[in-house]
Amino acid sequence: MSRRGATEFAILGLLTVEPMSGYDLRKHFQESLIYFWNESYGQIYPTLKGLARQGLVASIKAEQTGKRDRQVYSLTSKGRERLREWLGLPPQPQPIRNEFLLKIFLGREARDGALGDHVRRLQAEHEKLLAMYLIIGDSVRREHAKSPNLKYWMLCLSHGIRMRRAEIEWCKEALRVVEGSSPNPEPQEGNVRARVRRPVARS
Amino acid sequence: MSRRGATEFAILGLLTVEPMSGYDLRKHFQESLIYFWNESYGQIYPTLKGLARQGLVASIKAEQTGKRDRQVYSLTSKGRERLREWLGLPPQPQPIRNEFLLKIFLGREARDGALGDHVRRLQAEHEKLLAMYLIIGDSVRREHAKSPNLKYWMLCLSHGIRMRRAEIEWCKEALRVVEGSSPNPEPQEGNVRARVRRPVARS
DNA sequence: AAATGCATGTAACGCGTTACATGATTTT
DNA sequence: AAAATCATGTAACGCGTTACATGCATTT
Repeated sequence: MSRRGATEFAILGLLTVEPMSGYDLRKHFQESLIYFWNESYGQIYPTLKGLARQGLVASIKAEQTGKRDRQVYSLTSKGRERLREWLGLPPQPQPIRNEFLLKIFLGREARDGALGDHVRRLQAEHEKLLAMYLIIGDSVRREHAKSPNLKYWMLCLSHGIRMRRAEIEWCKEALRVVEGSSPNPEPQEGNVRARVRRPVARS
Repeated sequence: MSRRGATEFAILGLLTVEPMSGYDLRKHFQESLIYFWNESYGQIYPTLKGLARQGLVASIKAEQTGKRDRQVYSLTSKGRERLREWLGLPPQPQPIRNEFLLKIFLGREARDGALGDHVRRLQAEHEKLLAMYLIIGDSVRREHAKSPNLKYWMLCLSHGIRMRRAEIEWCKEALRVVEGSSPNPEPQEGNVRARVRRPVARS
């Protein structure tokens, strides 16, 4: 068993929703899971073959009138069982690498204004995502109102929303700090300290 | 230029603080940057050689009485210039992969109680980290009170603190949802909706 | 005497992305 | 006629971790 074979479980997992082709899987990753997961074709197609060889998924050659044939895969009961086992294991913490924070950490070496630009760009990005999540939330709630998946999917969205909001608040703080009156001065007037020790939000 | 050669810049960056050996670099990553960056020996040593070959760092064979010789590397002005250029480029968004959220997303397939265990474990983890960051914050503020790096380093910590707090709040929400009275029921009584649409915190 | 820490490195492996190859069908 | 979309796949490459190899010095 490979130490981080999460790819195969991501695929098995998506196939619990409905039988799909590799192409469909890719779309689902890009359109729905992109906030916390993604897979490329280079991963998906070989992995599907491997899963089929192990009997965890079954492939059906779906012949379509006119169009090229699709290879549609569906989860087998063995596959579902395998997935269930994996879901019971404590999630592995993902390796953390944040290029943005690395640049902040080294901010002292940056040219004047560079950090501010980065922060503003990041904040705009997070605000765009936040707006998107809220809209997606509404449509998911409507379209899957009766789905037993709903509460879990909404939890994922809620996570995204909370993270975006926290990031936006941090961006505001960061802007105050990197564009503060002082170009590279003594520590701010209690600013940083207060920020760090008090509860984060209150809108 | 490689598309994500952030490793070399992480190393150049740490060498702005002071000249270091590969061994020292590793320790710094593990002890200070671990929240947002890490490198293994397998990356550090070869990269250092590469950087030296390009004239971006200079190696000094520090002969020590008794102990084995250390290869200490220091940043050259060319290296500092290269770093500065990189700091000016917009940070690349890191590929997002969150095994935890993947399991939540597929929660419907999980055995009863599994998700709750995961969430509680995660919350405890985040609470431990939060406490740690607060302590580290105090000591950094004291020990580097006059360093021009202080404000940038505190910003990184502040980011960590905000993320930990947001994660903890989300964990509380998640526990309510996954351990709600209903085993796999109709959507909760407005619970999820309210959560998602209101401001996140109020402690 | 054994274990731990300092210190430097290499080799093998796995995961994942990117780019490439192919080709049909549908839309503009 | 060209461009976009559907659809499946492979090959090359890069990044990063893990495990291994070595050896001295210090602590237990």
